[in-house]
Amino acid sequence: MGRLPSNNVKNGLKKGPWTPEEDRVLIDYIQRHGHGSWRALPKLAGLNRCGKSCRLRWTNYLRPDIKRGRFSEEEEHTIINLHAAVGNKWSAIASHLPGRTDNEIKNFWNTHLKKKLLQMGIDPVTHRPKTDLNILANLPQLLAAANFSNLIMMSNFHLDSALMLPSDALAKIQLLHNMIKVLGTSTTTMEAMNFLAGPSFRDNYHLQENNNLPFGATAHELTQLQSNFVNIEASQHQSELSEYHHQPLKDSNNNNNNHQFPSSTSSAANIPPSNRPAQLPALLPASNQTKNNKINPNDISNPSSTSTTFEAWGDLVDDEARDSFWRDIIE
DNA sequence: AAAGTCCGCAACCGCAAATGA
DNA sequence: ATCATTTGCGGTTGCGGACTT
Repeated sequence: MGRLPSNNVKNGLKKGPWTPEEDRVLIDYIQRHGHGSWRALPKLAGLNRCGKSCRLRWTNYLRPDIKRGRFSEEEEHTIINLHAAVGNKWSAIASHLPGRTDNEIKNFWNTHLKKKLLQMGIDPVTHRPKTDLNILANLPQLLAAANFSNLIMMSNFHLDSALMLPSDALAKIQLLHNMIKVLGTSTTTMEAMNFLAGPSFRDNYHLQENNNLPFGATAHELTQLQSNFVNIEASQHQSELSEYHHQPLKDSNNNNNNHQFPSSTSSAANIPPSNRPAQLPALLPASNQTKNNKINPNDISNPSSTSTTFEAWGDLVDDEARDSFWRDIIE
């Protein structure tokens, strides 16, 4: 199984890595004559390869419209959403990413995205939160942390940038949030706020003004978060009402949503809110997880912050109806 | 510096679907 | 309608470079 050693020759046909010369011959031939029958091509072009090998080399590597280089965040989001909707249909996914091949997407999924989702506590197969029973041992502390992460989520901050979170703490909170969802713990935002405002949380962490919280936040920041929360929630409420009445939100940045589906974007506005795809979360590139920058807690204008990592993922995994949206796009 | 390990990617294989005779 | 051939797809593997010990 798999690729045979380079320069292997079977039935007189060469296998293994292509040489620049072979590439040149293949490109020349296709540019002149088109590929026609792949089976006949190698003989006509003078290549000692099977047709299948030529087709693969052309479609995955030599085609002039192939986009090389790293996947953008938009592309990542698209892949994840489409994968959630259709599974390992790499060619279907590739058809929505111009210049990307199914093979490239498959590789990218297997080497990057799968791991990324796992790190976030999301099952890459089902796209649902994974449960890790080991974590239940520390449930009390975790619940406290959950309240804290909930607060941040509801406060429209990017978790990774709102506070100086060490990457492992962030990963734990992410996992925790997913777990809370699975367990069905219904901690409302206000409950979280009350919890944070109450003595138990602060006592629990021996919190003094300006002492660091376990997550790197200070009591002062916490207080700020609390005071901002009411305004934020009020503005959210207003946004929801606005959306309910199908009025475009004033925030022009809302258009800056990172998904591009030529066939569907034009009609997206006509899709009822409940059937729209979840706004995609930032996937917290590892390089960003340890970033030392804090954002201004008063700044809620950042469009991407309208849906935080967990909230968006939660929406994404909770609402199966949304899968149909992506499926529709593909089909 | 050398050896061992890890990781990403190109390319292979087998099977299924599509197409043509 | 059936069979043979071709094409396309998804899963898997080996190579080689990067990284670690």
